[in-house]
Amino acid sequence: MALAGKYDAKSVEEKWYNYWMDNNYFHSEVDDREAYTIVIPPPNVTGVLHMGHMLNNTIQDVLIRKARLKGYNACWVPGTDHASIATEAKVVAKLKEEGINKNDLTREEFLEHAWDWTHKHGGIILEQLKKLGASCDWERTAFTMDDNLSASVIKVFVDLYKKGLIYRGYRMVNWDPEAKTTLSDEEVIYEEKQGNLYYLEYKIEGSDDTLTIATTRPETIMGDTAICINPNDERFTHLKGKKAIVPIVNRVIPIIEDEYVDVEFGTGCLKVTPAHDQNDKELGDKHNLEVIDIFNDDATLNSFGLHYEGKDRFVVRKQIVKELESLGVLQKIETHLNKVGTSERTKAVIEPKLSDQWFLKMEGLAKPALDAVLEKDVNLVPEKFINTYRHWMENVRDWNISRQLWWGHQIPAYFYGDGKEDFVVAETKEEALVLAKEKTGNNSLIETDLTQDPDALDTWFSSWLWPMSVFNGVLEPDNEEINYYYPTNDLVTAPEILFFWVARMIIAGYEYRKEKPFTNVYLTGIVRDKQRRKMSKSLGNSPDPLDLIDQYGADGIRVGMLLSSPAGNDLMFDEDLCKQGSSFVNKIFNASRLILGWEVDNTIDQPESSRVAIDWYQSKFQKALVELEGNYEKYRISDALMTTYKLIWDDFCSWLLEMIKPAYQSPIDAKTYKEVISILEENLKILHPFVPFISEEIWQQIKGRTPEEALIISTWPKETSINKELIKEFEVAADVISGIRTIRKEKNIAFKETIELSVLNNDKNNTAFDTVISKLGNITELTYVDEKVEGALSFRVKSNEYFVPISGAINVEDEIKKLTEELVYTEGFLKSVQKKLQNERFVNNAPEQVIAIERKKLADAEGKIATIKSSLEGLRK
RNA sequence: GGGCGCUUAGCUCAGUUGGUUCAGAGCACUUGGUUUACACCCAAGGGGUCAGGGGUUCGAAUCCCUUAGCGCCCACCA
Repeated sequence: MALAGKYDAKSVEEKWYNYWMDNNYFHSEVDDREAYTIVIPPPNVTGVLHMGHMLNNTIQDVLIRKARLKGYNACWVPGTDHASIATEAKVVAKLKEEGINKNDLTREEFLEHAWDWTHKHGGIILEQLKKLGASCDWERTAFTMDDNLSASVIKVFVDLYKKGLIYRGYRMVNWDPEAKTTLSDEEVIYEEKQGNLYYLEYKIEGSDDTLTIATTRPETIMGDTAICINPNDERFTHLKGKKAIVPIVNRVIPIIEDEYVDVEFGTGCLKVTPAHDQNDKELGDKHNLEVIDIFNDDATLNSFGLHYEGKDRFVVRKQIVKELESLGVLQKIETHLNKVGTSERTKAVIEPKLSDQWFLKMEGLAKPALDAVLEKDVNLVPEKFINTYRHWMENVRDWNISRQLWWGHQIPAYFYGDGKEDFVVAETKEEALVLAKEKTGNNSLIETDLTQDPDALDTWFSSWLWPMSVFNGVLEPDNEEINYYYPTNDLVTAPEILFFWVARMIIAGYEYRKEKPFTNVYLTGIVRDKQRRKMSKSLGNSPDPLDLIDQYGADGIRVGMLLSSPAGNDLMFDEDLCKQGSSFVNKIFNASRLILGWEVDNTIDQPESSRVAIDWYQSKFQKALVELEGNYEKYRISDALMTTYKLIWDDFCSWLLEMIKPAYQSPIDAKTYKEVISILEENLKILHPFVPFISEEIWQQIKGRTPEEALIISTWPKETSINKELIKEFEVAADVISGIRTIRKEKNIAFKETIELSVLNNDKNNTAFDTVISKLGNITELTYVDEKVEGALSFRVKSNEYFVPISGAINVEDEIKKLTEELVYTEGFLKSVQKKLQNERFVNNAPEQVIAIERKKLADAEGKIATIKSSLEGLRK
């Protein structure tokens, strides 16, 4: 059957995706086969597809399709993440547009809006993934706030609390004054910013002395509770035991001594504000200092800010500098580069803040997760991330898991009083009541006496359970599915969330299943534009993936993304690569169109050239297959694609098809046809993971197939023997054909014009491809001769010499010039080989093999020089 | 400040234990081609002191030292 003239990616892709869905090929059930499982890194439920997802999911789909063809029970679990802070921020913003303030809503009302939003925008991203060809088991689509997954989170929280690993702590946390919530360290981005260093004069109590401190945050003097000097700093010996007076507030504060103070920096005097700086907090704890928090939750000043009360911290900074100046205590201002932490989500400048939060003790939990990676039980690809991972795990700090948000899993802690310890932790309110009665001995407590902690859990506290919870492995640890699919095989994700997510999944895996969650972690790079800028919505440098699919087809984009994405390296995205991808698809289509358009004639025999060509290609295919396997094993997906790309484009299209192609409008013999169809089918199998749509399309065009015979569920090519000799011989033949083409080009001999070729065969080998040479060189007669052919153009391949007699005079001068150049080069080469072989130390030290090679080079070069010289003599006669 | 990594053709990158195939691939480029599958094509070409310097070795892109540039992670001296 002949194919239509133009490949229409859009309709083909839609057709086959529907077909695959209708036939349920993506769905996996527990069976006797070995499982191959991937859980998707769940995108934000209300997110839209960006280039990072495209890369990520293309790789996952390649792996899962390959596994499916390899006969595994392939299961790719899709789903979405509730993304607590990101989603809540979006909902708050949307409500604001409608004139609704979150603070005016009850928790229940707000959550209703959030769920509305989720239902409206949720899952869009999953629909987009379908366009890319993602073969996820959609029946298993999970959401981190599904009942089972939520229950898993609560169960784990209660369990960890019972184990004593979760505790409540009054700690310095990263406070986002915009979202009014705490952030984990990982959600804070530090950026270098040009700031100022203000030198302020403090009076010494009971004297006219002053001391000068340097600070970047003059507004925090309201919270100063000490001045700290280094006890070894002789400049300040006279201040020991004295007290200082804070300007404006006129509070008397002690001068303490601690070696923490850097003598070199600023003035060597440090003001201590325990409420607003981590280091100051530590100093405060050590020296028993008072803690004065001067900020409200939105980072405006509270009553400790005196006349600045209610004003924003940055406004106050400007104003207080003026006031200090007018008081004459501002000595000078220096510019100073320092790093400012900002919220990943809201971009607000983070305020260190002391507050009551829930923490998870990490040290003990991290140990098995660290060992798993170090012992390669879990493989990070590329390995360079092992160091990063180890460094983090060895210095892991307790995880602040509470967030002052509503969207998410509410912390299952119930307060029955105002005391710090007046709470119990339980999965339900009923259980909590029982516990509370036990704890207090007060049997008259009723449910309404209990107030659940309003905070929600950090998003990652649910996603760290993902590989288990999607198979319900937390609630029912011994269910059939979790036992079958877990541990999963490969995880494909971005290195940015190695700690947020990957490390924590490994931790959870060992804690709850005594087993890793996955064997391999493939870390992709960041997708950047040509100028190496990260692709982001805010920069507007990210193309819309769906537009790209429209333009180049999903197959084309997949190839484009994979062409340049070695693991762990950033991907410099360039639309030209997608163009290359769609060209490749077009090439596959046209080659298939050629084959399927041939008319078959049972009565003609297979030409020798076709026989040898097919033999050769089969070996070439096998060689590529072995290479491919190696590439996949090392997760070198780009290389795997390139191996396939070159095999199909160069070997299959440019060589094989040209070699077996019948003359125009002539039929092809049945044997060759049958063999080339079979070859095409094998090609489609290895192409399928990269270009699933076009490959299925051609596969189905070859002949009618039942649903059981679809390409997507066929079997990966079997490995057979490789005829290396044949491959080598072909390389020589290809050189000969090249030589002929060069002569044709130089002498302007059109391909249609036949020529003769005489061969002076010195080693009597390499004759297998003579018929091929004749065909591709359009040679009427290929003859072997015993001596040079006079008056013919010549070229050399290995030690053989080839002659093409041409009508008309040969330009003797040109020939001499060409031969002379070749001679000079070869003699130079010979000399270098001789030199090497004359070097005794080389001959004595190098392995025999290496020396043998050099000897062979020497002999070849000498032979070649001889033929060139005799040719030159002939020409000069 | 501490740690890790990178620097190979115009671009994006391979180069496994030093020695066949080591200076490669794809794209881009140049030149030719209305050869009837494909101009999203075919064919033939050009192009790199392997960041600089030094060393080890018979032999270095590959090992060691050093300089410069870049990137990432961690800690955050007010």
